[in-house]
Amino acid sequence: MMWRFKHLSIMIIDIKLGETMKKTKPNHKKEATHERIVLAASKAIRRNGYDGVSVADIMKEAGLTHGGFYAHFPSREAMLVEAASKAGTDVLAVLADSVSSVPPQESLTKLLETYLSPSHINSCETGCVIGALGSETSRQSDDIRHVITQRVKEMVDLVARQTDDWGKPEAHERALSIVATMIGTLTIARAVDDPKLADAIVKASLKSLLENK
Amino acid sequence: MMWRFKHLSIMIIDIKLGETMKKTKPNHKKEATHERIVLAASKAIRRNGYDGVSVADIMKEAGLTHGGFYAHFPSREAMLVEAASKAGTDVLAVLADSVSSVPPQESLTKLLETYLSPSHINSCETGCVIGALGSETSRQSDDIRHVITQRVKEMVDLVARQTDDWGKPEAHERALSIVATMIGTLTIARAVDDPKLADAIVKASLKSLLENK
DNA sequence: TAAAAAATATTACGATTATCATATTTTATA
DNA sequence: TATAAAATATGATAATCGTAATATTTTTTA
Repeated sequence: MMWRFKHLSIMIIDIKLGETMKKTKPNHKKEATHERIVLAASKAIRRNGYDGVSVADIMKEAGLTHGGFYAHFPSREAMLVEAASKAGTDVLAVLADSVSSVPPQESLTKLLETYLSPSHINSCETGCVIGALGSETSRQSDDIRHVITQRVKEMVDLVARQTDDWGKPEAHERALSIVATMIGTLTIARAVDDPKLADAIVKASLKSLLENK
Repeated sequence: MMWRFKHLSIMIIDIKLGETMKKTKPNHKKEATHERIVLAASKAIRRNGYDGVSVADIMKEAGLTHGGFYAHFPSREAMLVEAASKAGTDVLAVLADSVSSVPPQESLTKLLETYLSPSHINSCETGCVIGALGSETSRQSDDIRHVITQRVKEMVDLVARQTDDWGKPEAHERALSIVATMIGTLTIARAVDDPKLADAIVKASLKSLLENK
């Protein structure tokens, strides 16, 4: 019994080493395809919601047919987790990039104006994943909620770093409420059918956020 | 032109009176059933999303079988509009009621604490419809977006009425950003899987909202 | 209580979807 | 270039869902 377990264990190690080594040379195409699918999915879920896209839709958007999907992911659900995670990462990169182009004392203003710009409000599929999927996330799997939670924390940190008293506990607390206002404003501005109301909410939130330091 | 408008006005009154009178005698049961279905749907969509409930689910929740549905609504979509509208109305009534029980100078605090209470955060299906369905609403039909827009406006008015300078334009502007923060905070608090983070966001938003008058 | 009308239930259809087995094509190795 | 292996495509299955036609039950009227 013992011996058979040991033997099995050695076999598994062999297989794993074999796979790891192979990755350096070939497998190149499969990885690229995998990422293409995740990218397509990260846009699709922000445009249509977690429930609003079929496996076939996403594969078509990635230029593939639906059947090959399960060579890349164990399930639709596993792909959604990767897509949500990537969507969050990409948006944080855009925001971090925008603040890096201005002097430190203007960086919070720049960040808020970028986030609440008409361009961001109107481009759901490449925008903030929490703004696009916020209310749906509470009903998703533990895995999805977990990756979204990570991105929320990263976003709060990014905002805190742009405040005057960065490092103090107040900065973090302040950043939490700023992020809440940013996401709420984006969500409402997209939801309502009255452009004047949408505009008024954006302007009011921007003013309030910039007034209170 | 004038006359035709007056005439039209009278006709509408007539029709309304006729309907109102009929209500007292027959049609009683059907209307009650209709409302029971709408109530079930208003809870179901807040719990599972616009796309997360089938006609059969809702009918079962209302104690009926799915086939009779089309005797009450021309389509699933038409029912969603009624459900979203009712959900918004009901929540506004709860909030208006909560502020009516305290003296005017405490009413904004009371409203915010009610909205951001653990009890509201944990009871999605009876809570704020925009908090529950905010990000999904931008992808819904014009009719749904329109009723949600009405409710947003009503909520902004309700908040504005609790501020010190109610009546001045600043009050309305201030109310817009308060509502954005309220909804963003609720959305994030429900989405994340880390109770400490959820709690920290709620506390930070409450503090910020109450500090700035 | 019998007939008419209204409300609800049963059953079915066509469309969509996640998943998977198998076939074909493309790429890598010898 | 021929063969092995990897990547992708084709086609099928079972489940779910909105809708609707028809049947049954309940309520109202005479």
